[in-house]
Amino acid sequence: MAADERRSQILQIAVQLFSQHGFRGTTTREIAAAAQVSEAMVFRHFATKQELYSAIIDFKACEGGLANPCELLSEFIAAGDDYAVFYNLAINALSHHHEDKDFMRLLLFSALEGHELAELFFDRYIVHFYEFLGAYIEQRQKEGIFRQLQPRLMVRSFLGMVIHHSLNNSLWDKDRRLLNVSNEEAARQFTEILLRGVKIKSEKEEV
Amino acid sequence: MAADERRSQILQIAVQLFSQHGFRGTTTREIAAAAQVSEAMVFRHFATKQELYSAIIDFKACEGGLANPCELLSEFIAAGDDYAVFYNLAINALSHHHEDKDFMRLLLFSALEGHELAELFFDRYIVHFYEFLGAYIEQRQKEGIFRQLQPRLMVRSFLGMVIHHSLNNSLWDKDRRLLNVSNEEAARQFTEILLRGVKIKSEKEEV
DNA sequence: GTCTATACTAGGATAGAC
DNA sequence: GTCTATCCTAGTATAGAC
Repeated sequence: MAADERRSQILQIAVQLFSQHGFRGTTTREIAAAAQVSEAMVFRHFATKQELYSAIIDFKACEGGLANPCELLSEFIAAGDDYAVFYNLAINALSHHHEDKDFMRLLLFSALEGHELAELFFDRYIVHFYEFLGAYIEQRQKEGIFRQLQPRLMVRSFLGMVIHHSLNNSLWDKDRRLLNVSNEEAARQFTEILLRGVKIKSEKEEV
Repeated sequence: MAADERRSQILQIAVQLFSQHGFRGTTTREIAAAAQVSEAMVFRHFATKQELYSAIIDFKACEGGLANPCELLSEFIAAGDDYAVFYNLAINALSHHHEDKDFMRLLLFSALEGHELAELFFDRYIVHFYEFLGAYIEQRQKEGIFRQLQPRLMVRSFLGMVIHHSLNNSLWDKDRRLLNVSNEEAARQFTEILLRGVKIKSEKEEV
């Protein structure tokens, strides 16, 4: 197998294992076995276990994609369609998390274990997104559509509903028994609650 | 030192370390060192590392308390004061999490690592609480106060705002820089958004 | 590129003296 | 109740042959 090919194969295996067991909980032996190569091979491509872990950052957070939600939303923002903005944000996050549970686990482990992946993600995505959506909310406040609550706290409220729901879903299998709803239903309800909660005019006629 | 005393001393140290580094990430050597005893002492009180970890369940989830929020809330529920119900739930959770970050980390690690602590917590607290608050919401729906959304999804929405906020606060130091609000302010805003979002009558006059 | 063999440290656990 | 010394396996990492 070509070097590049092998490298990325090992990387992908590593993503899975690290996301299952964390950094400390994953051994280079396991990684090698899962990739069906010798440990020596692993260390040929990545000098240390730590370096392998760091390589995941580039793989997952950069190339592998993590589509920027801002782009998705700007269309609806331009149209001034608040419902579409939040609904699509929610549905997008929920389905993305659902398809790629690995990444959420990886990120959580990395935040708990204090690795740089978490820091990087925070700086590069979270901060940026709060600024982006916060600016939109401020705009809507100036236009007299949204009430005068703290914009970033609104962002947090909404992301809280969405992400906490995803998190529960992926951390506990049982969660679907406690709360069996489709992503669409959840996204709809989260959006309704938020918009009714923050809009000045109640819009019973629209809903 | 008496056996019981030493046992609980080791236990407390262990809670701290496990919450910092997880099960795999914490060594019995470290625990012994932190407790200023030999490793042999640790294994005298707890046959295996796993047993020590399990003992934490009883210590934290049972004796150590984790006050049942249902009791706190029933007073406000009886009074029919929706605002007080949700505000106090939020402020209580936020301050509790703030004081005992260890437990949240412990729980998260344990959910990620698949230990029984997480299962137990889910069965004993989460399910129970969803039933409790869900029943209250259904009651308010029958009384014509709350709109007909799925009760448990309302519980999730609110807990999502609160817990996600706590989580961000304890996972990232930087989070306070992104969103610098007091617990009171956060609790107030979360409650306002939820209640405006789910109540049938808008209550601009009350707020 | 890939393996086998191996070095060496860390980590869980125990024996036995005091 | 507590320690020191020790066992043994698991884990990271490397050397060197093919």
